[in-house]
Amino acid sequence: MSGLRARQKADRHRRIIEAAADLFREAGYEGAKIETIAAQAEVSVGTIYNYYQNKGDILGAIVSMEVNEVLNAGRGVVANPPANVGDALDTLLGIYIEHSLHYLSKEMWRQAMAISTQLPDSPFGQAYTGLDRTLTEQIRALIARLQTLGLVRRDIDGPALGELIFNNMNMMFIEFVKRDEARIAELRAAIRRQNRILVAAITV
Amino acid sequence: MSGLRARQKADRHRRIIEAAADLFREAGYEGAKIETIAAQAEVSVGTIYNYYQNKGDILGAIVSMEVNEVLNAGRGVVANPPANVGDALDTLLGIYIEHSLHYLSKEMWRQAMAISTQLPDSPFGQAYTGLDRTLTEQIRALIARLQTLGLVRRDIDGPALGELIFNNMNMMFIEFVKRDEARIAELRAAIRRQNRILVAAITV
DNA sequence: TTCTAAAATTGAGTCAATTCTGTTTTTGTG
DNA sequence: CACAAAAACAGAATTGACTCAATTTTAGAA
Repeated sequence: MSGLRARQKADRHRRIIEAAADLFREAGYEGAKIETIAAQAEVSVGTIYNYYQNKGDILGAIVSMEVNEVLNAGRGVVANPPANVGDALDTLLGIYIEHSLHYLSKEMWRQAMAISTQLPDSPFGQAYTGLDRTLTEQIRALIARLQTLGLVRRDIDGPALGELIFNNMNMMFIEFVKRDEARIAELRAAIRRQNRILVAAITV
Repeated sequence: MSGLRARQKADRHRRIIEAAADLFREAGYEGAKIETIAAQAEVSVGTIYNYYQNKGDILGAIVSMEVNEVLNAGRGVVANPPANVGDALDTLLGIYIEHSLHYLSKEMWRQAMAISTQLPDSPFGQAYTGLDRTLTEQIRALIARLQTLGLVRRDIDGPALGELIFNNMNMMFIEFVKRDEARIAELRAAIRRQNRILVAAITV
């Protein structure tokens, strides 16, 4: 069962993703035609739809790789957070934000976010929701860690706080990708300013 | 200049919006074909595109009416807030949330939100961003009012706090419309729980 | 009233995502 | 080594949003 067929399958998946990633970068998501992706990946249009339910799912596969890298990078911070609540939050969220435009352009993010709300039940829609939840969990883990370290008050509702912080960052990030001229430094500064209110409230 | 031509124009606008609203409700946004909207509004396809740049803008017009009603309803709360910070916030955000599904189905919200991130520079994209900003301003106005009334500490960064509260509510609302089975009561309860952290920090 | 320029309308045509159906390739069995 | 069933592929056909050139309607001047 896992002979030629499986190998060809994996290879075609890879070729499609590579072709799509290249074209999304060059021509933008809308500008990249399925026909062109198919040609570049040396498969037919029909085959692409055999591998992915729709164009959005191809982008979804790329976004998922990016977010998983970010999650990985975040683990280090949770394990060893700066000894100051404000800095700890800023460091973790900073990793998310600084990483975000490595492989994905703002236009790709806009499309990905749009698709995830438009089709929440498509494979990518569900995956994206899952990634958001995992990011939220990572922030919650950081808070729990800071509580253990005695830097954050024990009586704080950690899960609710984590979700609040994630939701705010995510919304700020959405506005950020919506404006091409918005800068990462400004985004981080705005989020720091908002979190300052929370930090003051939760620090021991 | 404001004779027959202007009257016909207004009338056609109305007919298009009514036809679209009916069909969006019946068949969903994707299910409603421009051709069908045109037929029901008794205009041609071309005419629709003379009035709206794209399908999303039609939905946008409907969403804008809804949000403007919500903003109106919110004015009363800002002018006369409950004498308790938690209740004041809950009342204002409650109005937003309870109103939200009056005219728009969750599917319509999903589409509207998706379009506003996908095409932030389209007429509707810009309008939607403007509406979000206005809602944020209203929350900020409430906070300022509560500060004036001596219920919220003066040294709190009101604008940042208002944005934080709005962003969190908005993100929670997005997740809410993404899940058809999600209930309004649960949404409100979750937001209250999150805001409790803030309320504790800002109350005099 | 008649005429002309500007504004608006029309619907057939274009374009790109997605679907569908017939064909080819792979697999496992006798 | 055949061969039948299952899986995957190909690309033509379909679909629906959006465009555009030709036609019709309105406004306002003579």
